[in-house]
Parts: sequence; structure tokens; C-alpha cells
Amino acid sequence: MTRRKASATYTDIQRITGLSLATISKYYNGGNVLEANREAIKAASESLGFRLNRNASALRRGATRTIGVLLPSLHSQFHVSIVAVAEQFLRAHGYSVLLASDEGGPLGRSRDALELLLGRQVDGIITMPSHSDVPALTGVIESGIPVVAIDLWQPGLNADFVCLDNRGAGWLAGQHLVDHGHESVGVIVGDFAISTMKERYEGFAAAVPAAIPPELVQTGPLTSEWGHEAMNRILSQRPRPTAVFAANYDLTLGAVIAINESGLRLGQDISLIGFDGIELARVTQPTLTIVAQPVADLAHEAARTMHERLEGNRSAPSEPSMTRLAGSLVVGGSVATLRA
Amino acid sequence: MTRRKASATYTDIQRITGLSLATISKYYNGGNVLEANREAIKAASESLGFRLNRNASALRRGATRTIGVLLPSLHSQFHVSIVAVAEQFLRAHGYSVLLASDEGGPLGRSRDALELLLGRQVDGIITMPSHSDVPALTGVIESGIPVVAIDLWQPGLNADFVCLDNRGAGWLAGQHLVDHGHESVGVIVGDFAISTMKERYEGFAAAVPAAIPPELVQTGPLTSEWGHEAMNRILSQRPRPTAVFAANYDLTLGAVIAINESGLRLGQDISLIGFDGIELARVTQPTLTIVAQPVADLAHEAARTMHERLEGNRSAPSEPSMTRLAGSLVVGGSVATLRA
DNA sequence: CTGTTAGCGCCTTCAT
DNA sequence: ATGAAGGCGCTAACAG
Repeated sequence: MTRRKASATYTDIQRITGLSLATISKYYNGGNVLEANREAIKAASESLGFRLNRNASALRRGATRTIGVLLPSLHSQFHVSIVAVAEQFLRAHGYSVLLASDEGGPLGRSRDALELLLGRQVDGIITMPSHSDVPALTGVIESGIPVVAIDLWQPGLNADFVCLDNRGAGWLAGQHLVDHGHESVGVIVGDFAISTMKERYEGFAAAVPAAIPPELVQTGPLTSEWGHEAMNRILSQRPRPTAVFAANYDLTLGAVIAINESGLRLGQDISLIGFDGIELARVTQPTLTIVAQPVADLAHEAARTMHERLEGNRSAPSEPSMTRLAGSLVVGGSVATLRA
Repeated sequence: MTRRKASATYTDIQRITGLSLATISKYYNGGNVLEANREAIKAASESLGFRLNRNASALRRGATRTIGVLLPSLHSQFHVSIVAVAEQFLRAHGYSVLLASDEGGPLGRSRDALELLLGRQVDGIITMPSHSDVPALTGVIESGIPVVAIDLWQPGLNADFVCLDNRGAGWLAGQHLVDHGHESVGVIVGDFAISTMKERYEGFAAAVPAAIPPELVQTGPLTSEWGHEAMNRILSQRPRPTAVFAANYDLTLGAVIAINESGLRLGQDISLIGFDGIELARVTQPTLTIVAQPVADLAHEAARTMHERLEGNRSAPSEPSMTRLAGSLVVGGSVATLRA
């Protein structure tokens, strides 16, 4: 019967030191306390193994110093890095991270996750919003709880926003292919209803002089299965394009596998420029040329934005901010140089 | 001046319905309430946008229904999947996950992270303990807060424990090489002070008939850099072993890169059996044969164990449990079949 | 089935 | 610089 040992409270310290609760509270919250009393409190606290109950102080203060991070999934490295970096930044500033994902639930189940965070009285929410989240998140913002959205732009959502310069990233990929003499190019991309996919495609297309024929633009779900299938479709075209751009990590993964299976030589018979997956890019042969997203910077920026909303000048509500970070090209050996 | 809009409380519902706080509380906690009153409360609650303040009820009840997850890092897929799966399971059972990692801090900084979790009054802690965490975690356990350790065995830690059958996993790798006729084999592994590394090596060695000469056992830090360096060292041996086992994901990553750079053909000139990294294994050419850890099962088991400790039969404290899950061989094309 | 009462542990006026 | 008192929002006896 290992009952939880009741932890020490101010009252216990009071019993030892004879000081009032108010003084003890001041000690813990940076108020003025006589040196002698400070030491008495410190000694008592240590002998008791006292630990401030942050839940109780949160109740009293009306602020938990906890940030909710709400993500659709935690199985991609991208999503997860966001949590990792945000947690690190926020903890350094005295905040905790409460996690909620939608994993496995039916669509729209993120309301549950959101309810959980709100019920726990988080002071703010960092999220990758889906379209269906917009109404609920709008309510949250209106109730005065700041929301920082990452990655996906959702029209109508009045939140601070941090994202990749997707158009620029797509353009980098297109320009790299053009620079290497590629004229007939294919694209494997997600549904254009997803803001990132539309923008990456637009940027890519803007860099390529000739219009890309529809049969070389394969849109579908953001899965490696689709990347695989889409690459097979592109490879079966005649004439075959000389290069392909895969606009997301999973699509890239599937595309590489399809090329390997096809017997074509990557970077010789077919060029590929991928997206994200810096580790994946190092183990293919030849190594993969990719556009890399500054994931850590994105997450850091989101956490910083949240922190500023919470501790910045409260009298100036200011407009929602919008931060765009640039992607970068990581050159491997998967893009051949063509000569005219 | 967007002050946080005060959220509705029981008192507001009371004002509308005329019912007492106790009745309203019962409504939210599954007590007996007259149907008419249930409806009145429901209606009032909805019109107010009421949401139960779980922090306040936690304070009152002495239980937060929050589990702390304490990890040394969140940048590996392994660690992260643990969070993902545990969160999913625990949320389904009414628990939240509070995250804390040690990222970037000096060694022993996990005390901060642990303090943060305890200050937030978590009901339990799931962790991958480092050696230096043992004293602090022991204190936690003694105070009656259950701890479930994953992956790393730390002597002296009296917690429930969930891990891979590392010896068996190593054995699988060794046996696979033996089955394919390999007699001279190398191993890239981490420091034997790490329980998983020692056990994987022992299992591997047990499956291989001949003793493995010391120059073919490369121990070092668990990084891709070391995997790379270690593979280069092994490849420079004369005679060269015909196969190598890399005992962890990062080591495998580095080993693959080294082989690619060496000009040797994977699965022909040199065989490799890796560890984890199911995605990585699919994009190499040929695909990689690996021993895969059932990460999701491990995390699920840890979460289940925690849940049982918290809600199981409290009168039977029972001994710490120990759960070992088997790894599995994922056969790719990186192990050549040798004939005598 | 419902209401009254008394806190959980802490912070914050307001006196002193 | 310190103390006394009240209450954050909720739950758990205990009466009725």
C-alpha cells in the first residue's frame, strides 16, 4: 500500500520557521525577505524536500506557464522536431509543453485534443492546423489564448504564422534543374488544397521556362506509397522526362524506391531532386540532392513568437505576425548535368 | 488589450440553474443527477461555453491525470515514436502527456527536467533513464510516484522496465550471417557500459561460432560519424571480414555511407546487417537487411504498464515488472550468400 | 437526489 | 519586511 507520500507545503515550512505563508511565498517569488529568514526558509525547505506545487500557483494566478502543442501526427520526423525544439526553448523560459496529437482518430478528432489542452488551461497553443480546426482555433484566439500556427496556412485563421518560404523552396528546385540543362521535368506533389504543396509547385513551375504538361504533374496523398506509384507513372511516360522533383519527404522516399526498383541509374538515367530527409539523402547512391527545410529554425521561431505574445508588451495586441524562412539546397549527386 | 476572457465556472452555471455546486460537480463526475437537472446543466454549460478546469480539480483531488515523459533527446526517431505512441494510449485513457527532454544541457541536467515534471505534479513518469538519473528517480519512486523505464537498464533502479530483448536481437543478426555462410565478421557497436550495446553484442557473438578478433569489434560513441569511421577501419583490415553488424541506427547510417564511399558493392563485396531505421533500409541499394525494434509495441507496453500501476489494484504494490519484446529480422539484399 | 461546508496549495491585497 | 485573511475552481464528506 504505497500511498503517495504527501509532499511538503508552505504550511510545513511555516511550522518550522514560524514565518507567515506570505513571507514564504515572497521568498519563492522574488520578493523582499530578510537574509536571516531566507536562510531559515531555505534550510526548512531542503530538510522537507519541499517542491513548489505549480498547479496550485497556476490556479491562483490564472496562468499555468504551460504551452500546448497540437499536431496531427507524431510519426514524421518533421512534426517531432517541432516538438523537440519548441520544448527546449520553452523550458529554458520557464514553460512546460503539454502534448496532444490526433493520431489515429477520425478526422476532426482534433477537437478532443484541443479540448484536452484547453481543459488543462494552457497559456498558449502551437499547432499545425488542419482546415477543420479553423473554427475551434478561432474561438480559442478570441478567448484571448494566443495561437501560433506552423507550416500550413489556413485561410481565415487569425493566428501568428511561421512557415517555410515554400514558393522559394520550389523555385530553388526548379532553378537547380534548369541550371543543369533539364528541360523536360516531372513533379510529384500533394493535393493543391494543401497550401505548402500548391506553393512549392508554383515556385517550381515559375523557375522552369516551358509549361509542364499535366501528365508530368502527379498529385496525390502525401505518402511514400503515392510517391512510389507517381514515380512509376512518370517513368513510364515516353518520352521520359530527364528529371523529377518530389515535393515532400514521404513522396521523395517513395520516388527513390521506385527508381531503385526500375533499374534506372539515379543521377544518370533519371535525375531526382527531393524534399527534406537529410539522412535519407546521405544513404542513397549517389547521394540525393534535396531542398531542405530549416525545421529547427521554424520550431524555434514558433516558440519565440509564442513567448513574445505571452510576455511581450501586452498593451499592444498588434497584428498577427507572419514569418517565412528560406529553404536551402543540399547538393548531392542525383541531378545529372545535361549538355545540349 | 486583449485580456484573457474569464472562462465560465460552476458558479456561472449555478447562477443560471439555481443548482448547488455539488450537484453540478456530480453531473461532471458521473454522479446521480435528476434528468431534468442534467438537462438544465447541459444547457447552461453550452450557452456559457463552460469547460471544466482540470487544474483546479487536480488540486482538489491530488491527482493531475498527467504523465511526464522524460527523455534525453527528441531528435531520434526512436525516442520520438515513444512519445507518439504513449501519448496516444494515455490520452485514450484520460491522461495527458507532459514532455521534458534534456536536449543540449550539460550532463545531469535532467534533474531540471525532472524537477519541472514533479513541480507540475505528474502522476507518473515514463523515462529512458541515464545512469546519473538513478538517485533522483529512486527518490521519486519512494515518494510513491510510479516510474516506468524504457530501453536502458540501469542497475539499482527499482522501476518497472520495458525493453527490447537485446541479446535475442543480436543473436538474430549473428545467426542470419552464419546462415549465409559468413565466418569472418565485424561489429560496430557502442560502449559496453550501455546495457543495450553490451547485450546486443553478446547475443551476436553467441551466434557466431568463432571468436571475433578484437580488431573487428569497433566500439565508440553512438553517432553516424563513429559508424562511418568504424566501418572504414573494418574495411581496411586484411583479410577483410565478409560481413559487418552495426548495432544501432546511427551506427548503421554511418556504416552505409562509408560503404558507399568505399566503392565496394553492398551485399556483394561486403555484407551489412543494420539495426533499426526501417525507412533508411528501403532506400539503399540494395535494400538493407536489419534487425528492427518494435518501437510502437515498446512504447505501448510502457504506457500500459504505467496505466496499470495507476489504476490497477492499489492494494497490491507488487514487484517491479520487466517486459522484454523480441526484435525481428527485416530481410533486404545487403547480406550475400557465401558458398564454401 | 441535493445542498452546505470545508478545504486542496498557493498568491495577493491590505494592514502593520 | 512581515502577517492576516480571502479566494482561485473544484470536490468530498456529511446532512437533509
